[in-house]
Amino acid sequence: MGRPPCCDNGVGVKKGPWTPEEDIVLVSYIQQHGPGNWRSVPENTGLMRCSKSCRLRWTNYLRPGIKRGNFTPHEEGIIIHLQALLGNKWAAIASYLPQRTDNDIKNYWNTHLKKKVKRLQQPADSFQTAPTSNAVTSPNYYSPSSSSHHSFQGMQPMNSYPNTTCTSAPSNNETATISNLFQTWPTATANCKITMQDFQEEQDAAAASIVCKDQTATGDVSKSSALEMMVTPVMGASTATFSLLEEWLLNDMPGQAMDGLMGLSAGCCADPIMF
DNA sequence: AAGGTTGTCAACCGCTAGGTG
DNA sequence: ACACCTAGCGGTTGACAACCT
Repeated sequence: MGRPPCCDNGVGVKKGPWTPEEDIVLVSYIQQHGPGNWRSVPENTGLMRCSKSCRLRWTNYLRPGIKRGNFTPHEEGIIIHLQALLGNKWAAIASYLPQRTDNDIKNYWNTHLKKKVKRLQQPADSFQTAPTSNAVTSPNYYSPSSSSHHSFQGMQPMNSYPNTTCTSAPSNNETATISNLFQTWPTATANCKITMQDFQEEQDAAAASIVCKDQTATGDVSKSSALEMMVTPVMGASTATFSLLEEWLLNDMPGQAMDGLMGLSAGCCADPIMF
């Protein structure tokens, strides 16, 4: 037998919007015990919520350091660019915007950016026959260089950010109360998920070998393929691989950075441990 | 002013990988 | 080795607000 069943399908489990009281109970508990072991949260707090709901509420709303409200052009640029590179890997994208949650980014993409990108691509599509499945390869792809080049300055993965702080003003008394509860909270970063690393780890050696095969077969590598190479899973390699990604994103001359990537990818095929 | 439409976003649902007993 | 659970992810839904007619 495995573990005892969780509360997820239990009777009397409350659903729907969280009340300020529930938020305070949850925050108080996590402040004392730290995030994690979500199963014990409803049991120990008396919250009539399932553990999953508690975790979600924490990660998407109550976690310290979360920035709410309008996205800056800087953040928009990062999201658009990374979405084109990574696809709908919201957690991976969120790792580059430590103050934003994956849910927030996903919502913002679906409600704002998707249309925005579509609009920007539309005029070109009318006379372009190139496939649009990989927007990066399209010369008409929304480019940070044309709208907000330096919006990418300073972009780096979350785990290299300094401690995050809550920059948004409390929207109401509840938020202020919860913020006060966290005045002694050590660091926000320590409690964030290192999802980019997770994403890297997801890409196993098989994926890398497929990409390398593609490369040798076609002699050409798209940016998305290059990204797959970059995310070859070698623990401790994330710094090197994503420094290149960042350089690539930061530069308006992808070809130059790509040269470096090509070199690395060749190395990765020959000996993945190299990077 | 009232009703309808559209936009926003918090929360839920379903699935998967990895962990545990 | 197996069955089951947890944590995490991406997609979807539904309530509410803002806007339009």
